[in-house]
Amino acid sequence: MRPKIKYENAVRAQVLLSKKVKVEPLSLPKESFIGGVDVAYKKNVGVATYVLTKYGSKKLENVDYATVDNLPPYIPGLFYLREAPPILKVLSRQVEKPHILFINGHGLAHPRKMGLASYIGVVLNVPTIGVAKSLLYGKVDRSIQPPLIFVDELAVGAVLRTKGRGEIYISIGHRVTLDDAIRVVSDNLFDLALPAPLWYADKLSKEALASKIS
DNA sequence: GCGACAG
DNA sequence: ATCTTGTCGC
Repeated sequence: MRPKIKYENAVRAQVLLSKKVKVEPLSLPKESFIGGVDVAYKKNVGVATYVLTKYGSKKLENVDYATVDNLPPYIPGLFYLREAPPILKVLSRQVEKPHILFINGHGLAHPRKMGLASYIGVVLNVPTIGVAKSLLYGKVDRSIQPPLIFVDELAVGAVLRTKGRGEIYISIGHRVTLDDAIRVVSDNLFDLALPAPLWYADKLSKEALASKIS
């Protein structure tokens, strides 16, 4: 049994970790690889899928999976308690870190500036960008193009248009600037509803879950 | 107290 | 996220 975590302690951990987030320019090699992770669930069992694509390509380069049992329930603002364990497990299996990692969820667009994307970035010291399908926290200024997400008077994210689902909400995770986040996501969106690595991770997670557990 | 609330 | 029929549109 996983020990029960008190809400207050989980929040305190976020406040402490949020001070470790770095917002700095991202430097990518000419040939760089982007990682994407997503988790599909069946009750409290989560299957995390990690995929790699080459920057600017929607070709699938590599895939790996990890399953974690006894996950705690989803609580808005504390998504990391449920989703980080399977993500950290599948990433721990990788020999090489990606140059940039896309995470399903928010980064700094969070009540404590510590969404799942920032959490994973800080814990693994890897550049991350949060990509979500809806807004959790922050104010959107739609008089700008693209619309920007503000938290505490600071622009931490943006709203990007996609083909399928309409809009996605991206935000700084760790070790990237907002301009980096907008550019890297845009360069890997193609005609998909999510940037390529996350589009694959989302699809493959559900397939893996369906074939493993039924 | 009331409403909002990533996946 | 997941559950889950019929229905609207290209």
